[in-house]
Amino acid sequence: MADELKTVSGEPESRNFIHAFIEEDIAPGGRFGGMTVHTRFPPEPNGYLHIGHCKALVINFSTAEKFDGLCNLRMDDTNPTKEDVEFVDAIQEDIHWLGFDWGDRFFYGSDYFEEDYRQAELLIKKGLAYVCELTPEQFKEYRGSVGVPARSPWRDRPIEESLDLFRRMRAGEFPDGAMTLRAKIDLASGNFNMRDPVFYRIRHTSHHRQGDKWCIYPMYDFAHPIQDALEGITHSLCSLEYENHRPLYDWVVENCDLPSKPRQIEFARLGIDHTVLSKRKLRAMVEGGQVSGWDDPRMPTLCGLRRRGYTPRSIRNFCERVGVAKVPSTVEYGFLEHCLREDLNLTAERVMAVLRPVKLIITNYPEGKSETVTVENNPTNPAAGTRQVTFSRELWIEADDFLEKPVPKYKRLSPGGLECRLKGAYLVRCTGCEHDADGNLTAVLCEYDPESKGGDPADGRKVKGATLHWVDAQTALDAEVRLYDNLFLDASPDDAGKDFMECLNPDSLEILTGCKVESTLKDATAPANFQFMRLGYFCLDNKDSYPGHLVFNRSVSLKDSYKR
RNA sequence: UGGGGCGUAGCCAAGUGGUAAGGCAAGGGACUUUGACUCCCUCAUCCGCUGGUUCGAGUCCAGCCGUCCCAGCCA
Repeated sequence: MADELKTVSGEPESRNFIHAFIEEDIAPGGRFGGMTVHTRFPPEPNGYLHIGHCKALVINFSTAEKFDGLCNLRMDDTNPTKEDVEFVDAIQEDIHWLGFDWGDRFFYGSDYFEEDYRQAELLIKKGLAYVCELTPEQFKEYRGSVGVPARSPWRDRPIEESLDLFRRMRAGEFPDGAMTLRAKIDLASGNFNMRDPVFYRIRHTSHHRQGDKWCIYPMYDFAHPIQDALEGITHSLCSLEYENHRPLYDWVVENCDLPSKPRQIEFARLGIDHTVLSKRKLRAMVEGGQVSGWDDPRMPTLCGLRRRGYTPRSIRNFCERVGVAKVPSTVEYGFLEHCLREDLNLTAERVMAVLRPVKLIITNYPEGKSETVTVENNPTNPAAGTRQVTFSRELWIEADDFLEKPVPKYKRLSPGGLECRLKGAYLVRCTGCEHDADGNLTAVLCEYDPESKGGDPADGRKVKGATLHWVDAQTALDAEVRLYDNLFLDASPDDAGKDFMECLNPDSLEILTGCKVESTLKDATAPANFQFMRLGYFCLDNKDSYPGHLVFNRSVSLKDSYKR
């Protein structure tokens, strides 16, 4: 996998600050001297993975790989009220799609509940945890503030009493919210996470995996370090918002009876401009019907991007190239697009398509005649082979490729203008055009050079005009093309307090009918239905198979540098 | 006003005391059977600010400024 993960651009692989820490740790005499590096990716199964999660995914998997270590996949399912099996399956599918594999190291945080419970009793016995009977409201009130320490009247209750109550909590004797198990740490800490954090809460809720076996559930701060330690994780790589939790993570590692002492290292999470990367908000759009589902092609979810035409490789490259640092960053959306183009340019097979068709009539081409021409599937990769495309007197070309009154430097068709090449076919010169009664353009007229089949003139003259793509009017497939764009126009990655629904981009889905596509398009059935990204690439909209990508010649590309 | 981070170009990002890598974007040019791709060139006298240490500071020290995270029985 290492080679696959190399960037297409061949950028030198950069060493980041996490690598530096790890090298230090595994060096002889280091914290994990001589040990195998072991990381983990711990999604909570309460939604689909999006491009933001990818960074953590790539960091954990590729870091392990870099050090010839291992990376586990673990469902962090300690909160039964939010999680569902639907997400467990989807997450695994998406990770596999990206090309990562966890081997046989797939775990559930909930599988450690029994061990979590044992550790909790141990803490109680050590006098390091107690059962607190503050109600949620009181808890908040007693929380303290910046200069005021928190307090709990139950803090000094006898160990035996806490132990008894905790056992009865497990036995289901108390209702939700009646009491919690709290660690006894420091009620006056400036770090609120250390003000006697809750380790267990009562939830009489069925767990997606454990069923009704439990009615008390461990909190993340308690469960996570234990999970890491039990799995032999050496480096628990997570995002910056957990930095404030590290002292607590270390406290648990230090005070529980664990086989190892994993180290947590934090990095900045990924932000992309004009993109909402919040599971909560994406879920709200799915549930609110603003999108067709988690895999709506306008969504920044992995399955959405997949339908949008993104390749696994492009996404992985993106994540690796944005780098790993502690600076909260917002990457430009254009960078993601660049990574996609880079990959597709090398791998996607081209096909010609016309989104806004206008008829081109070759007046000196015999009526009724038809022939085939050969076109390469991918100019950057001869191995992709060629295809046969039919050619006849009437073709469809892009409306943009003709201007009755050309502007300076216009290189395409215009009456009396430059000689142009129909890709793979013939050279043509525009001789005029036809209009209907209302003055609307109905057809562009041209004459071809019969001695230029394949696109090269017999006399070797230089072709000054552009090379145009086209489809044969007789054999063209009608297509409905869906232009998908980013769902958010003005959304920032951190738009808390802003109504993100206001940011929905009304132009993010445009449906073009009457488009024309080559009949040689693989797997196409007429009328074909396409997804099209504003990058010049499109793919068949087939939810079942997500087929390969096709790039057609001269696109409605963001990079189109032609200016009027 | 408590605690914890972070400040290098429009956006990412290397740099760990010796005179500012690389990528994206942008501009210019060459090439081209996609105005794509590719290829060249340009793009920080300067590293949040101010002092200090030093022969020498983006790198060390002090102060200041800015910004992000934290008071869920969420993760």
